[in-house]
Amino acid sequence: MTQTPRIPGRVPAAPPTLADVAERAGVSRQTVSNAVNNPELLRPDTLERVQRAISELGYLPNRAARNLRTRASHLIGLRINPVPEGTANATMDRFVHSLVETSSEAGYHVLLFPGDPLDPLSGYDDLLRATAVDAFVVTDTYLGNPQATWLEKRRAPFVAFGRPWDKPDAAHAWVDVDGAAGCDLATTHLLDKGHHRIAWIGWRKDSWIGEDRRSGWYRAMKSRGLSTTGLASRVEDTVHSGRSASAVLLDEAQPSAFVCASDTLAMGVLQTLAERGLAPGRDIAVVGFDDSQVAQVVHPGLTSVRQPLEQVAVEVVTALRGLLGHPPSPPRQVMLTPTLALRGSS
Amino acid sequence: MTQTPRIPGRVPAAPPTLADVAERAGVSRQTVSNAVNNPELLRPDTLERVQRAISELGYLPNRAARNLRTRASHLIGLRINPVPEGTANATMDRFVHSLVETSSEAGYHVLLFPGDPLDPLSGYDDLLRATAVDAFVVTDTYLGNPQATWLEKRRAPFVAFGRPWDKPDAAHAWVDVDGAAGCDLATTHLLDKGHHRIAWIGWRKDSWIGEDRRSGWYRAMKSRGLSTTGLASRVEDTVHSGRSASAVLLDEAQPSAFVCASDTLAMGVLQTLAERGLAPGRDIAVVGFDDSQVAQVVHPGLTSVRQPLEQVAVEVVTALRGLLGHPPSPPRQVMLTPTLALRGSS
DNA sequence: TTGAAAGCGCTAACAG
DNA sequence: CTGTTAGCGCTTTCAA
Repeated sequence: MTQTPRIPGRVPAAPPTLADVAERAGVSRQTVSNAVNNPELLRPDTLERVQRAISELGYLPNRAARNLRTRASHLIGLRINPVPEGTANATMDRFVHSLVETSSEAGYHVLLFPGDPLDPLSGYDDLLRATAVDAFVVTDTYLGNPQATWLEKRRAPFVAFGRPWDKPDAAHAWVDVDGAAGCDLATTHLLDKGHHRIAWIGWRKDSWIGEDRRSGWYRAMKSRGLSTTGLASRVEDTVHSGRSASAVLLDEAQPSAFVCASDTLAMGVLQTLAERGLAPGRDIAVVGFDDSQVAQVVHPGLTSVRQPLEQVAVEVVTALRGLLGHPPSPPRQVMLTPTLALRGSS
Repeated sequence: MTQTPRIPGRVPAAPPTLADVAERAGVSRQTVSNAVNNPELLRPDTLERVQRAISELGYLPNRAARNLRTRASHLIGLRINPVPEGTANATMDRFVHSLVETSSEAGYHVLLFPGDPLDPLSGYDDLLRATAVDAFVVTDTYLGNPQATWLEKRRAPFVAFGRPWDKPDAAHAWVDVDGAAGCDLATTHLLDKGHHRIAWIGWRKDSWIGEDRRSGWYRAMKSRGLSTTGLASRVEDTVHSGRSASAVLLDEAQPSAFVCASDTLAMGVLQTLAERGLAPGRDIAVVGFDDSQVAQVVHPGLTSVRQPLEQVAVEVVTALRGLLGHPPSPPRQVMLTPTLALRGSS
């Protein structure tokens, strides 16, 4: 096959190859490859000549060819699941932004793939067998994580965002945010404001994350010797549930403040307050979890526990580099602490 | 190099190749390739034999090798930009979900890459020159779209989500949502409810999208012979701007309803109402734009214009398949109509 | 320090 | 209908 001639002033149909650069620089293809991957091997003047040819031609190594040869795609697979309508939660989307940003600095791109919500494993296998990605970032660990077990068995490199709830001593790499610490922070904040009867609205008992967050509220209350009896409620993660749970709690336990496992639930609390003519922050304090857009724009602002997702992304990428390095470093397990975004509701 | 033996019951370190399948099925490599890509060329019994070998081995063609050979990556590049804090807007994130879902049905994966917010072109060039993606989906067309012009010049296949505002007769493929129709819908809804003085809070005049949406409000008002004098305001897209703009309008023009260019602005209106003890939906009606999570969970629910992003994704992928087809079909230009999500605020 | 040869896994073109 | 041959663009030995 003859090479398409490069007509000056016209964008070539096919991008330049190593051979094009080599010809222009008057060296062999391997020398160009070295100039790109091991520049220190070249004599300064040769390097200079090759680099000029590279930039004149606008050469960039063909990804497919490089991938084939190096058996690496520099792609990180991330499965994204549908976001339920009617909730405030957008943690994953925020995380995706951070991950794309951070991994790009490490030379990786993020490949998104959809998964069947009913099958936590779906999607991974094909990508793995086709060697389409170098590693995965696993996020949906809310119900144990079969993915981790499965990927480990397949010897596929991966980092989980979310600790292995079902087996705390699992050896794989993970990064998580300490939800208990976050709720402790939120509760302590309210205690310091003078509240004594602080109610908890969380998720159902089968949610590890929910129980973890709840434990933060519980321990903060206990550390001040306060009773929690009758002050806790476990419901579905919907605005409606938050609304009715808070109504019941208000009637039966007279709390002066609420800590919620999510902003979605907290929005339900705000609804109850609105219905009863109570002012959030003045009459009753409310704290949510996730620092969603909703928390940021609702009146008068919803105080909320904020996960340091940018930091999570950094740790995830660091762990990934470790796993993918030569030699691979041992799996990192990192726990980060959230902060509290203070707003009008407290 | 010797092939790693496949020990039964143990996951092989390297995925099986075409050669492995061929050996097992007792055919040549090419026949296996045909079985995968042109099954109709094989005799039924051979096909059966090959397919059994494929599934026994769990074979899937190596992506890099296939990409190299076919000069296609089956990857679609999508640049994602940072989401400003403190706004309600998450249209792009919702779109990403739909795009991933839809393009996967068409055999494509979505590759995310970050861009320098100050340079609308950054990120595209490298991916293109490295032939890392087959096509782009361009989204941030809010200020004209230099990307489109640039990509066209490079002969890079792409579909824009967002019409070419700066040159309406541009020939490239695009899909957009009719913002004017959306605001017309919203305004007409309010008119039908008996409102006559309907105010507009939109973006500054240099936003094409903003002016388009505004025109929908304007034409709906005019179609009923109503005056719009003093009823419109153009501000920044922040909650605070929406709050102050609505306060001024309320004082000076006594509207009974607001149509806003975004949910962010609408949240500002809700704040003003809350401050003045006015009930949204009962005293003053409010309609936002984008049907954000905020609109869904805020009390008493914010009526909002909803972009059919799932449909946008379908059209985008259809356009993409057209561009990438053999032969390529002419660029599609599709305009979709939004709907109105009715809630308590109206 | 530079160049020649080999081959990653696949598919397009052709021969049998 | 099946097999043989060649080569996509790159990097990795190894020799000069």
